[in-house]
Amino acid sequence: MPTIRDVAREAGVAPITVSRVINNSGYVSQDKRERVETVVAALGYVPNTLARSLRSRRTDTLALILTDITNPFWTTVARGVEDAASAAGLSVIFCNTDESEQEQNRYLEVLLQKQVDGILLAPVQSSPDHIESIQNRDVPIVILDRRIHGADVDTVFCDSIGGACALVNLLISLGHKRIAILNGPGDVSTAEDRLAGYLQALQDAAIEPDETMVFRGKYELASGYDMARQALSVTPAPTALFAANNFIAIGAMRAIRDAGLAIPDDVALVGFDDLPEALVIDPILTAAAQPAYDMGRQATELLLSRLSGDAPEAMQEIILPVEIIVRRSSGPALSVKEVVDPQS
Amino acid sequence: MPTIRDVAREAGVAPITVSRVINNSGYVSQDKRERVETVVAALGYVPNTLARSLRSRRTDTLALILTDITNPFWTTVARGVEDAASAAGLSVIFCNTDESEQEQNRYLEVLLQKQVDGILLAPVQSSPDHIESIQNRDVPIVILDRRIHGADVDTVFCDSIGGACALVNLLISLGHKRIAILNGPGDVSTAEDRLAGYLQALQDAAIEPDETMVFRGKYELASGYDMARQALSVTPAPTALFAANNFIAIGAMRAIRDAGLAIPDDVALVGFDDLPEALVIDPILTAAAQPAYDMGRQATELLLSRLSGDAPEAMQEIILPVEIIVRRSSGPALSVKEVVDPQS
DNA sequence: CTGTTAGCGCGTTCAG
DNA sequence: CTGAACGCGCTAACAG
Repeated sequence: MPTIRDVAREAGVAPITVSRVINNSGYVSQDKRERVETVVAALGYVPNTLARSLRSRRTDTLALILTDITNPFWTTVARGVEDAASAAGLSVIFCNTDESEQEQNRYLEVLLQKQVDGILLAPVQSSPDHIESIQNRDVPIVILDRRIHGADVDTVFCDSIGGACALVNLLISLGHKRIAILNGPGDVSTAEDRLAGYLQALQDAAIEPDETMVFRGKYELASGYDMARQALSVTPAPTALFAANNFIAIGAMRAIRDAGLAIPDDVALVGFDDLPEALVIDPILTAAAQPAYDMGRQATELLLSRLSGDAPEAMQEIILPVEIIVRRSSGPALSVKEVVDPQS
Repeated sequence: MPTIRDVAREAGVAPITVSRVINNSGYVSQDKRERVETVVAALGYVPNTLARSLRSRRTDTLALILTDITNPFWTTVARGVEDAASAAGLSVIFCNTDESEQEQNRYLEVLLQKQVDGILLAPVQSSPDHIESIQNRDVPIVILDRRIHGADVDTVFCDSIGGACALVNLLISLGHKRIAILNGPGDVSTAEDRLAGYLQALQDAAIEPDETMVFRGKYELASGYDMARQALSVTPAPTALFAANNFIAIGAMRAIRDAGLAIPDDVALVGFDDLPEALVIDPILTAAAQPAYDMGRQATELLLSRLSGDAPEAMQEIILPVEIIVRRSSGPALSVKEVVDPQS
């Protein structure tokens, strides 16, 4: 591997002149520039970013820590991040935590060592401990998707409260009164918010919340399946289910099918997260679609503006609106009979 | 950011002693080791990997270049890569080419500059040009999913010929004689191989191949939709379709539905790539499932063995078997009437 | 416009 | 067991 010195010697100039040519910085005469370029090509010289970064204190690399790249929601976020970073000439290191706090902290450590310029983090937990230690090290960080309680940190997330409220409102407007929520983990802000939105919609409609209609699980298919089964076996049974994420919704659909029931005829279903158009043959789920790509893009742009120093002093909190997409699973308005005497 | 020197000064030792403690190399007295560890914790010292790599000539970082992380197939491959790399203590940089050769080559350049230890590449094209220039620079590279013609390079891919042949054989055994193939781009080895498998199955059954039943497009939903529409409008119409990848299959399903036809009653359908279990509510597609996770894992392990120097001299070619999963879309055996007089 | 000097933070080499 | 000196490849700072 030739170095900048090899090029300099060969071209009869000083190393710094080669550096200037490569980086298009400072003045170099046309003559020398051409000579250098010829030698660079001849030797197949490739600059060593490591050495450059050591000096410049910039690695032109960001990190994205998320829970599971296998979830299409996160895949789409990742695309938004990569496209925005790539447009600015930065690379991205992806890390999966699988909802493990230990993994998350291990990655944070490794990334600090790697001197990444900034970190995008979808945190496993909502405690601010490790975030502050990152901030103390002067590495800009943007929190994605989930809020951290009591931390002063840039955050980009979607309006879970509003989305949940709108979905449940829709069900209520169709005549549903007995609505179960199949929620995610209690210590994750998105799950908190979706429960809050659910409760608010009930309250707005003066419907007494029922503890037996509230289920907590994981953001996973199996968990959605279990929660739906439990919900359907409560007496009186719910006439509608609200799934707090895409995997839960799919699990719920399977549980409903396996119970010999039909959507929406026997049970209505709404859910958070829309599945990518390309993955679904016949979309039926009425959903609150989060702008996943935009979330990734905007978070990255916020991070980049911190790096370039032209972001406002104060930490930003960007809340993105969700879009309610009405499809068949929420069903038509219930007939009076159904409302009065829900089938079990 | 404190450096190794700050720690050394604070602990009253030489920098090299700190280095020895951090890396657990050489001998350090218990006394000094403890003093150093205390100071490291107090200062929140984090070693700078850049400087370390500059000396050690290892970055402990791999790169994975793929066409589209939004495709669940690639997502799963990526998980396999990350899990294997992470287990060995390496990080992974992901890059999307979107099937653009220019993007691919830009990334290759950037990654060389970043001094990644090795590269996993799902190549856009099958020409060996750029692969050789990487090999000349002594960076190990493993080609994923697609073969490169005439290059001596490590390659891991799935048995597209066998998978395609098996799928089409299945259709033939059910009585289908008029089978359309909805294929990917002509210059990609997976598409070549799937066509080859298709033709072989026909030949084995002594069915004359029909040019009007062969369609070429992109590995995309829209392309699958178009090809299926065209296929269905040929007279006499095919009784079965073979989709060469997951997106094409989904596009085909929509086209069939939009044409007012039913799967498998009016048209049978089989396809390459199975969709992840968690994403599908009601799996109906008879598919050749590629071991995507394993492909990522094995390719990474091959790359790691090159890095550690204990891989065999000769370049490896690993071909992974595909699994035929029979579901409803391939349908039951055709009745004699249907075979003799296929509905259009 | 060009070059010299110095040093980014670390680990190898060799000498205590 | 410990440390001093040196250099990985590059560029900021300062001369000319």
